[in-house]
Amino acid sequence: MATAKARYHHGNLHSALIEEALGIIMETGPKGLSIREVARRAGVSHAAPYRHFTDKNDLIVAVVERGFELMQQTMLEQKAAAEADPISQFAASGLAYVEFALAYPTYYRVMFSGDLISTDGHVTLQHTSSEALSEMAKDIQTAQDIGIVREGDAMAQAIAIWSTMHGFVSLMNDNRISHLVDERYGVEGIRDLVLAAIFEGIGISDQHPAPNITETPA
Amino acid sequence: MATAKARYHHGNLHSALIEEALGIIMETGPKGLSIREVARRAGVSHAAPYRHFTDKNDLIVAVVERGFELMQQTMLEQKAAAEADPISQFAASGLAYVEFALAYPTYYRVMFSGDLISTDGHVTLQHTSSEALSEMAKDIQTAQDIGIVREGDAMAQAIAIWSTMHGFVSLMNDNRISHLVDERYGVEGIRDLVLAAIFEGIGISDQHPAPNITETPA
DNA sequence: TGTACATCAGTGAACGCGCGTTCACTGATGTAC
DNA sequence: TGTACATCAGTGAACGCGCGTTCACTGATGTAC
Repeated sequence: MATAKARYHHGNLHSALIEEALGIIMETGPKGLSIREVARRAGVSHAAPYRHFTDKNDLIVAVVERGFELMQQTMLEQKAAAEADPISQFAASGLAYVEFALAYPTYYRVMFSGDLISTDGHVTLQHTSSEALSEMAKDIQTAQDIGIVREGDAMAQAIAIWSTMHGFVSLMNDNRISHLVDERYGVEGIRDLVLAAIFEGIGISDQHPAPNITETPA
Repeated sequence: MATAKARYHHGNLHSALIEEALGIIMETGPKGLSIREVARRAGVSHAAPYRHFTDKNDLIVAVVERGFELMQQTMLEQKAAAEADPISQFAASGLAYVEFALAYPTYYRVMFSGDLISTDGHVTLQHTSSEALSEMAKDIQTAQDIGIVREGDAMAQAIAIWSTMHGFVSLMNDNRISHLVDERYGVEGIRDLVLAAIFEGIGISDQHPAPNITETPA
């Protein structure tokens, strides 16, 4: 019985490489990511990855795509677990987004900052972002139609909300406001204040009780 | 008469190196930044920088500090040029911030993402961010006191506003929403929508006419 | 004003490093007959 | 069921590269006398 490592053919090297790359990013940060290190971790020669990815950039794009899948999945899960009203669902999605970004700081950074990826790889990813944004604008539009969100350009509101969430987690992950966490608010405290500000911004608090955003999902 | 290049002693190599590093970041991006390339551009041997900076990280910290100085300077200039009321001044500052970030995307990224800098270098920079944020919270508090901004935790409002600005420019610079610029809004259009959303968020639009934020500074 | 000397900014050769990528190869797998 | 063969995943040596950093040095500068 040959061990998995001893086998000449790995069996599932493609996804194993993505997985290892992900691990490197989360442990060492983006700088530590190299084809050779990925191969090393996968227990394979450093030329082997070239059977599955045309070059380094190709691998990174795969890793990032994987990241968006994971993120979208947890957002959908939390949305499904929330109460049925649109506001609660919206809050659940947003909370899941923020939680993901705070839980995997370096991964989130790689996904969003173009640092590692060449411009060519961006096309698919731009598409992903763009779709998520349209989705959000659609939800906002619906909420406006039934009168629970302030009237206005729904896409503009979506951009502002996304900006706030993205900015908040970026500043947190880059240690720009993390000192306030210890000194004044907790992580959940500061997070909820920002989410509350978002709701304030689209006028929900004027007519509705604030949604229960302090209930952290498991 | 010896040319500047031919002189054995450069005269002002310290700041010249910072300047060249800045140029590299803006042209080539952070990846292209190396001690050797900086020295090359300054017309000096690649060992010379070590007379002025202990190592690469030390140089980068200097570049980033320089960036914050430049940014703060333009913000203060625009603030001084604005009308005397607090709202206009606030808008002018915010606009200058956004303009700076959009004008120097890679520079802004280096300043804010910890990519290039080791954790040790962060201390001063954390301090800089922290001070700017307190300043902003103080302004907001003042505005609350005279009743032109919605009541609430001023620091929390400051964090939310900063998050929105930072998130917006980051998403713009990383091409996450730039497609909307062409398709739907212009750069100024989308920028002003976000700034308007910020004002909406702190309740200014309820009682005041929106400040004239569309007037781009020279 | 002139000279000896300390100081220190800049030189250039050298070090070791890890990287991305290529290439001729070898070993395993599966399929046609 | 057995065999020949095509396919292709993985190997390991080799390439050239630019990098950060060190080190003994050299040339310019300024200052004490």
